[in-house]
Amino acid sequence: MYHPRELYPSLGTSYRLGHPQPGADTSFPPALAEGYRYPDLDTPKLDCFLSGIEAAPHTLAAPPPLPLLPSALGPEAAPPPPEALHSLPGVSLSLENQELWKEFSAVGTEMIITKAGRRMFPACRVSVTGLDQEARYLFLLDVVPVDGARYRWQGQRWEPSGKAEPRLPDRVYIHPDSPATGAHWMRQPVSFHRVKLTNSTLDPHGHLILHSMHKYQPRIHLVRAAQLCSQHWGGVASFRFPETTFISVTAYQNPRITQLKIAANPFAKGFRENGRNCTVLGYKEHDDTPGGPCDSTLCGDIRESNPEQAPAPPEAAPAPVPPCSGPSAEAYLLHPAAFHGAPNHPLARNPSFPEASDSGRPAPYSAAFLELQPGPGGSAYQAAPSAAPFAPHFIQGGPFPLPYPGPGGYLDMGSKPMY
DNA sequence: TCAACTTCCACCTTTGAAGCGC
DNA sequence: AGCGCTTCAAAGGTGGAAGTTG
Repeated sequence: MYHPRELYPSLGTSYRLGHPQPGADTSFPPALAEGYRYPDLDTPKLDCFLSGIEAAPHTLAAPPPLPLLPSALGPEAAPPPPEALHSLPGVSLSLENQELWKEFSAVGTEMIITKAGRRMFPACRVSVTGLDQEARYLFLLDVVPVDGARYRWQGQRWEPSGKAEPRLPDRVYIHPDSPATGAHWMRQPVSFHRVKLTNSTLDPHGHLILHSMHKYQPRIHLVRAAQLCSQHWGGVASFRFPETTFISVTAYQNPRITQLKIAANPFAKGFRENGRNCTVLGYKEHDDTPGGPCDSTLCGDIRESNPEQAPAPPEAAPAPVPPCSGPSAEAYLLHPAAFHGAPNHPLARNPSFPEASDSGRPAPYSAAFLELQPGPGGSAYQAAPSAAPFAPHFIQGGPFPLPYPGPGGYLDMGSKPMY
């Protein structure tokens, strides 16, 4: 897992990525904001694993000041425009299922977190424009605390009820299509529906770890790079959308949220009126249904049953949908050993399988971390000395932070939990 | 005592394999 | 043999209920 902060070395420490400026959120006492200041937040984590990386071809512009985050969940929060940290000129991101998010946000979005990991609903689904058709990009998602408070449901609303728990290890979800060309990403919306949230601090699956009863916000990062370990990073863009703020819970507190989830999530159909235990209907099922095992942006996100909500197809005829099987970043992350010739592993790296290049066909099958080399004994995976930004940190503390990172591909940033 | 958490459950969707007919 | 369709089982996602924990 990588904290996106570490993706932007040239920004130094001047940019407090993902966290409000002091005083930005007035919904909780200053004392809470103070308590939220994590000691490692201003430490340039990149230094520990970015040595040797070449400067990005684009000079990263000084980031603009971050807009203020909404002060609280609920209808009173006037959402500022999506903020973006930009060093990718012309690139813009829009939240595809914004209306659904707004419905939840108006009530106060809650996300269930479990030990085994629970998907987000609604999921983040975005469409991107302005990418270089031929260049390759990585799509990343992480979830960051919005403020320094712990929250409590008071029957009618969420209210701060103390300081936030110490920050947990930062993890980032890598979209399994990464890296892929700009044409691939722009062909249709990019969905992060397979992201899972957990409250297990020892989670072995690589899910994003959150504290219960805390307020979080997803962020989406776009990185121009040929590979996850590319030494040439051509810029980054970071986005977040105010309406995607949510409070993590182990059980729904607000019954209106329960109703919305049941109404909008097809997996909860069993709880609807005609199901075993549903009390409310009236919500139209949204086209935010989770997809199947295929994580590609090219399948699983847009339901044919509701084509009206699918974005208009680009003028150019879309390329044939690539198969979702076969080698992929996800496959690598699930079975890294297979890509490194570890013995007795069912998956062997296919020599006919091309590595990602910086041009040509989108490569949902490109294997990430190809620079990682089997370590002593063949069980550990270490980075080649020249390899790239991720690798050295990635292996910190063991063969892999996650022996078999979970579906979709997560990276463990290994930020110090404060215990 | 109680809020928060965990576990289990029934119900649902999705997917892919198997079977069948043309 | 190849193709398309249907059926079915398995996997996995869902919120609710009840039990557990601190």
